[in-house]
Amino acid sequence: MRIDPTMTAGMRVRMAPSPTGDIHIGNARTALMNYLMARQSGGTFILRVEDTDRERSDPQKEAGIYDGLRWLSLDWDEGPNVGGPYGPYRQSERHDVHREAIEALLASDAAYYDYTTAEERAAEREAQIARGQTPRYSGSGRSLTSAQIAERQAAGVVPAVRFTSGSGAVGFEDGVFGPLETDASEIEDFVIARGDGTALYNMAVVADDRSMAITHVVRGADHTSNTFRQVLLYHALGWEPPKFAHLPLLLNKRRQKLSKRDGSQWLGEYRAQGYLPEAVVNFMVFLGWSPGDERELFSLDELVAEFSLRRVNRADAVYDVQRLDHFNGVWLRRLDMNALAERALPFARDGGLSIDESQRDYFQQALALEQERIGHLSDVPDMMGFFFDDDLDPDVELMRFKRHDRAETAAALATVEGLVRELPEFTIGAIETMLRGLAERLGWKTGDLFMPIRIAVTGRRATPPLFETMAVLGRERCLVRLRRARAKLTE
RNA sequence: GGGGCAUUCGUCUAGCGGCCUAGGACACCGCCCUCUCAAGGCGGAGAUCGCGGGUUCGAAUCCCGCAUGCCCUACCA
Repeated sequence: MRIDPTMTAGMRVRMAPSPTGDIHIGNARTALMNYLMARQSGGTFILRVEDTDRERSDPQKEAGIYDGLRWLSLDWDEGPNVGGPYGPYRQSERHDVHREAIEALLASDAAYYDYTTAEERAAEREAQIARGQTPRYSGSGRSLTSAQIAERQAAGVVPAVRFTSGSGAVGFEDGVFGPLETDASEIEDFVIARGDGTALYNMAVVADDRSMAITHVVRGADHTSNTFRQVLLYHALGWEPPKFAHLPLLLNKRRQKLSKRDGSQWLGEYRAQGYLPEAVVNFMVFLGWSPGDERELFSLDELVAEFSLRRVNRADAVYDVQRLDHFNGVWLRRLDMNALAERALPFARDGGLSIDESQRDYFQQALALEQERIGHLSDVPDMMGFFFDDDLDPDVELMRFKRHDRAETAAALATVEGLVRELPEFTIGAIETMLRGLAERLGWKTGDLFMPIRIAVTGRRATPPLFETMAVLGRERCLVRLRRARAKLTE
């Protein structure tokens, strides 16, 4: 039976990232789906920082995780920074919980101290390979005599603790993949505690999920094999395992697990590149899930209502940035002007546009013209620069002079300048009437007249519609720019 | 090597025995709209449903084998 979220009120789910300073897109997608399940069941979304690998962990870096989650609006109910009844929420602070489980396993003989040395294990491994066998820990540490053990203790060997995996069917019902099973004899006796007494991943996760009363473990499919080990641990401890569900992995275009070489994959980078969290959420959820009909646009709230593990795909998904770009464009166009301005302003300023409060309204009018053209918020400074550049120095060669030469063009611009100066009302409609009228009097195709004006006034060939753009720029800016362009043409 | 899982247009996916001469979306191409660029509309191309066997009146859908890919196989997580 698959997990049916609607039937399981109050589920406790968790996201358990390593504190790497930022969230990987794959983890973000896992977090999203956990969040959706918690919210739709009226349950609890827990954040537990898995920092037991001291080499790679840095408590300072937790902030990056919080930032990323907050950016996506994935608020958590319990975690290192907000506390909760099942703390602590940092794995490194849960040593006692881990230790208790390890001792229980040792006491019941389900686990044993392994006094073999790394050299011995390496030698055993090589011997197996030499014999053409598959290298695998044989459990040799289990059969050491007490004399041998005493000798090693004297020699200063610190033992790890290994779990006796035994044999027999081990399995679980996966919320996405259905029933999964293997034989415990396929699993070697794995280490659950280091020589220094600290727990390793599989042990820590089991002890933590249990003690935090996690009801549903939803994580990446790279953990399905680990789940067998964990189920073994639950059984040996006499605990009922939680429900498990594994999500298909995210692959790059070469069908490999996403890595640093594949470009942006950290949430912070998406944010910096001007992606909207709404778009990232919408994109991520479709990596593995679909509603079953042809709808494609979903907000977080809509997903809370619609998402179901039952509709999650089993095949790994190849990440395609073009699709993300598409969603970004759609969500950018859906934003109302105030919201868009709020999001775009920081990018505009970071990109060098000096926009003070008095220009806020002007910025918003200009932005309205650009809205349907923005692909990423980071494009804003470049595409809107001409609105704020009072020393705009257009490259008149962009005018190209296909049908009318430089002199003719200069003359036309002079006429435009005069008309602009005398126009009673500098409005879109008035500008259009004026310019279309001029094109007709001149006998020019509208495009042939409008493009030089566009270049003069904006410095670029691709802009929002000319009349609107001129109206927003205002009469004075247009006059100055028209004059400057004409001067450049005649110099 | 062993174990686990997967395999529908380039990509994300719909499909859960007949509605499929396989649907949608992105990307691509063309046309329309048009002052440029977009957006939008319309249309096109693109999948013998990994391959081979079965089961069945009928299979993308069920079964078996093979191939390929991915994950696990650390005193990493």
